Parts: sequence; structure tokens; C-alpha cells
Amino acid sequence: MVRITDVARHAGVSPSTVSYALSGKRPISEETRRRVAESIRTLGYRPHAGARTPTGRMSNVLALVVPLRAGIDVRVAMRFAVSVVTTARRHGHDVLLLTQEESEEGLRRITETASADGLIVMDVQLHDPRLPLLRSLDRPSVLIGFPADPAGLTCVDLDFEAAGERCVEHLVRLGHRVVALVGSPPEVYVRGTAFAQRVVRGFTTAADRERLTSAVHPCEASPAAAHAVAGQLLREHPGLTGLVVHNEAILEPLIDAFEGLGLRVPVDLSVTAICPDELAESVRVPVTSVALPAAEVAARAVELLVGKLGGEGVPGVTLLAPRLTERGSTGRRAGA
Amino acid sequence: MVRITDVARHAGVSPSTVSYALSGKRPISEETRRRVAESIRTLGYRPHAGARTPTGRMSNVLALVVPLRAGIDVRVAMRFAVSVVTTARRHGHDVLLLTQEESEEGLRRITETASADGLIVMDVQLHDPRLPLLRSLDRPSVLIGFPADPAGLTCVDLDFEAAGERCVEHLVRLGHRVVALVGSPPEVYVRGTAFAQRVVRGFTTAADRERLTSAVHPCEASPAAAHAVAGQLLREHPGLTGLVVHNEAILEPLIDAFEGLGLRVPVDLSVTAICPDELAESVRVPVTSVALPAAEVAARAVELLVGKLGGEGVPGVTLLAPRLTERGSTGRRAGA
DNA sequence: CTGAAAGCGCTAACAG
DNA sequence: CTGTTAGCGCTTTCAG
Repeated sequence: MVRITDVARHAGVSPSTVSYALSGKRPISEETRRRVAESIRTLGYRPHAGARTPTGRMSNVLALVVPLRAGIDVRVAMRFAVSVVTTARRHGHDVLLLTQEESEEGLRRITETASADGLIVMDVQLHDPRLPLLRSLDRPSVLIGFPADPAGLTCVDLDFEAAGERCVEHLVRLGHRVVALVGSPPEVYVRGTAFAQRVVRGFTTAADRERLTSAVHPCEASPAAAHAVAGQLLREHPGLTGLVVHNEAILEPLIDAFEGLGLRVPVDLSVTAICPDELAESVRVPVTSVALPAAEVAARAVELLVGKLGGEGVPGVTLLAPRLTERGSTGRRAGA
Repeated sequence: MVRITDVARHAGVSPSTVSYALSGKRPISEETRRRVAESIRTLGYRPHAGARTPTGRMSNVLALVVPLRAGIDVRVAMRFAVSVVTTARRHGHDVLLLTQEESEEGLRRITETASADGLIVMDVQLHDPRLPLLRSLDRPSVLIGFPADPAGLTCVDLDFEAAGERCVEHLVRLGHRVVALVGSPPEVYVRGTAFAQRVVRGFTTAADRERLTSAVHPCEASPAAAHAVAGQLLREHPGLTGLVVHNEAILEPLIDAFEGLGLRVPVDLSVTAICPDELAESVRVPVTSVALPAAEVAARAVELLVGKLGGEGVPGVTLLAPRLTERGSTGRRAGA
């Protein structure tokens, strides 16, 4: 193993000079900087990650709590996670993986053992039990999600409420008057998951404002459940012509189900969704959707956290405005 | 922050005694041990993770390279990852997440900066470019996967070749003579992914041995692709009655496609799969399958790695024998 | 069985 | 602009 003293000797300078050349925390002459860089390269030096922790307390590690609970679409969760990791790497950080089960204990442990400099928490509930803990910990944290009371926290997310509204408005503009929201699996609502609740709220607000007939149905992530919901909706709301889908797993099966029941998309039924663009594009009938910009949200979360670590003041709540892209799944209501 | 010296003072002993009481590396009197434990509890002491690294080189962190490449089913990959994390925690380790893109550079960086004590690598290719690197690194590693030349490495995986054979044998026993393997997306084979290649080999070996008519088709992870493959298979092999599916994403769509083409499962077509049991059970027609025991394989990987870290000798290759469970999707060939 | 003391590799005052 | 000197919190000799 090559240490900083080896580099120092090789470059004919003191260890601290090497350290400062690396950190840039004090001016170094061009000549010295060059020699140090040269020595580092030829010796293949890399600072021992653990050794910098005791004094300067930066371990260059961020902890990420990934949501792996019933009802959460793994593919979407992974988009967030991957973006967190790649963005963290760009800022020189590695990422420690915490699972949801040991979330509270894990957060406490990571903090108290100083295993990570900061924390990123996903799958936030409106009244998340972890919030008091996060507020009390002496490590900075960022939530991917928007709880009911974000005071004293840093949050970033898509503005799901606006997203729900945006979908309804799009349908209204196309003349639709009877609309439904097919949402996440029931347990997601039971837990009070923030993003799911906010979509419902946005959907309902806009539907009421526009005096639409509307319905909201949770839906399990199986084709069978999608089929059942489609049938139920048509029975209860025969005039249904507009749909908002907030459930990645059953977007395609649901469309299949409605077409199986004799409705053509978009002729008889206009479908909008809130989901990653790639998914909306890959469905048999490309779906008009509000993008769920997972990579962007996750990247922003890391940047906010890195900002906090650097002592910057950062905004408490960052909500990304919804962006709707029209695709083939929506059209004017027949006879509207 | 409470340090080891605080505990020592509180317990009326020296810091080294506290350290030894914690590690058990030298005998401590019952009385002292008790007092130390007591002080640790009341003060809420936790050893600073970074501080133990410099001398004793254990950071209690394992690095995991997760496969997030085209064609790999994220849900299955996550089963592995979660099991790695929970098992690692049981052994007192945390898990650092590395993405595939920076795999080689990441492995090198983690090793040289001593950010992790050991490495776990998933999604192994038969001739994986990372193998020489892993052999040369001075950190222990474990592969989840079975490359062509495992010399000098520690590997653990389901015996996919035997799994492929097992499915064919099951179909043979039920009287089927024309069988097909619907596999992973083409890019998975192009990369030479070990598990995919081995399934093909097992399938082919068994089919040839039994003198069956057989065909192998890769298949993209979309319902449309599944439908296309189903159509093609029936055109090219009108006598087809037995199927092996090794592609989690399209298991259900593929069955739908065949039934759409007029074949009933299992009356006209017997379907077997290699996939996690939960998935096989959750399909509309429960599928006879060889279990892909992700949690078990991942747990074993962690245990092997922890064993290596502890200086134990561990087996080079661990292959889990396939276990086939009959469900509703297979039956005797009509008229056989 | 237990203390005192010497580092681990690095950073950050303190001194030029 | 650079070198010398203390530590960080912990583990592990070295001495009882």
C-alpha cells in the first residue's frame, strides 16, 4: 500500500504539502503541484478512505434508504437508486445501501458510527415516523418525497399534486367529463405514502373544480387486478372516457383489459399516466404522460445533500414542475 | 459524540480494556466486562466506524456490484441485493453499492482506498473481463455467477445447467417430444452472461440426449416480443408441446400469447420456467418451475465472503442443485 | 487479568 | 508558499 508519506518522499516535499495539493485548501506553487501530481501518478497513490475520517470528518460516503416494500415498483425505485449512485460518484462519494426494514435503526447506526456523511431517504410517508429522527440527527439528510410537514427538512420530488391536476386538465381540454384515477396498490395508500396521496389530491381537486364525474381506485400490480378494476369502472361509470394511471406495473395490462372489454384507445378511452417517459413510450399504445423524472430528482437530492455537507444553505422544498408529453393514447372525446 | 475514553472513564477502566471487552480478543474478568457493558449502554456508545480502519484494517463494509444492464430483470436483481444487505447486516457489515458501469474502476477504487473489506460481483459473464482484476486484487471477493474458468475465485450460483436439464427431463417424463427454450433478451447472450449460456447448454444437452426436437429462442422483455416468439415457434414447430421459459419479464405474456393462438396450458402446451418461486406462483396459471433461490444464493455469497475475511478456507465453487416444483402448467402430452 | 503508550494514515493548526 | 507537529478514535503492542 502506498501512503501519503511515500508520495511526499518521492516528490521531495512534506506530507502536508501532498495533502494540500490534493485538497486545494491552501495555495501550492505550480511547480510543486506538478511534481506531486507526477509522483501520485507514478506511484498509483490513493488516499486511504478510512484514515481521513477521524480528523476531517468526511468519509465521502452517503447512505441511501431504498424502498423495497409491497406496492413500490422496483424498476422505478432502481432508477432513483442508480441515479443517486452515479451522481454521488460525480461528487466523489460512494453510497451505502440501507434497506427499509432497518430504516430507523440503520439511520441511527450510520449516524452514530459516522459511517456516512449524509443520508438520503426514499419512499416518504405524509406523516413519516422517521421525520423526528431525521430532524434530530446531527447528519444532514435529504428526502426524496414530500411529507406533510417538511419543516426543518430538505425535500425534493416531482410535484405529484400538480401532476395529478395536469393529467385531468389535459383530459378536460379534450372534452372528457367522466374520468377515473387508477392508482397504486392499496397498501401504498394505507401507509400514507406521500406521492400517492398527493396524486389523489391533485386529481380530485382538478376534477371537482372542473365539475367532472370522477372515481379513484387503488389497484394491485397484477394483470388480473387491472382487469378487475377495468370491469368495475365500466360498470360503475358507463360514460367513462378519460383515465389517469398512476401505477407503472399495470399500465399496459390495464389498457389491454379495457380493449378486451371493447374500448379502443384513444378512440373510446383516453389514457394518461404518471410514470417514467421510457415506460410510457414502450407501451403498445404510447401513453400520454407526465414524466416521473427519477434520474433528475435523485440527482438533485444528491446535489442538495452535497450542498448541505459543504455548508451551503439549500432550499427546504424543491418540487419539480410536471411536464406532460402527448402521445398516442389520448384524443378528443367522440362527439365532444 | 461519545468516545471509547468516555466509556473507560465512566467504567473506571482503561480504553484498551473497553476495546478488548468489545472485541473479545483477550480475557476480561466477568466483573469488568459487566461494568463496561453497563457504561456502554448508559452512555450509548458506538465505536466510530472510520477510526478502526487505519490500524485494524476492517471497515465492516462490503461492496456489491449490482447488474443494471439491458436484459437483466431488475426485480430479480433486487432480490439478490436485498438479501446481500440483510445477510451482511447480520454479520455486522454494511454494503456499498457499485453500479455496473464503473465496475472495474469501482472495484479498483474501493480496494485501493480500503473503502470495503470485500467485494461481491453479480451478473458474471463466462469470460468476464473483471476476473483477472478480481484475481489480482488483494481484497477477497465472491462472484454470484459461474464463469468459464473459476480458478482462483470464489463463486456461488444456482446450477443453471442442471436447471435447464431438469426442466427438459420433466417434460420428457410427461411424454413431450418437441420442446423449446424461450430465453433472455438477445443482448444477454451477446454479452456471454454465464447463467443464460449455461441454461441453453443444459437444455440442449438434455434435449439431444433424449432425442427430442428442440429450439432455442432469445426473447426481448416485452409482451409484443413474447407474442412474436410464440407465433414463430408454432409456425416452425407445429408439434410443439413443451416449453422452458427463462425470462421472468415475459412469463405471463408468453402464456397469454400461446393461449391467444389457441393452445391451452397445460392441455396443449406444458410450460416450465426457471425463476423465483413467488413469480411462478403469481402467474395466472401457476407455473411448474425450477426455483431461482436468489435470497439463498446471495446469503451464501455473503457468508463465503465473511468466511474469507475471517481467514477461513472456503470452497471455490458452490452450485446449488435445482429444485423443481410442479404446479398447474405442466401435464401429460395428449395422446402420449 | 489490566494499563500505558505507541502508532494507523491523514489533515489541520502552528510556524516560518 | 511550505515544513513541522499534533492529534482524530481506535487497536495493539509492550509492560506489568
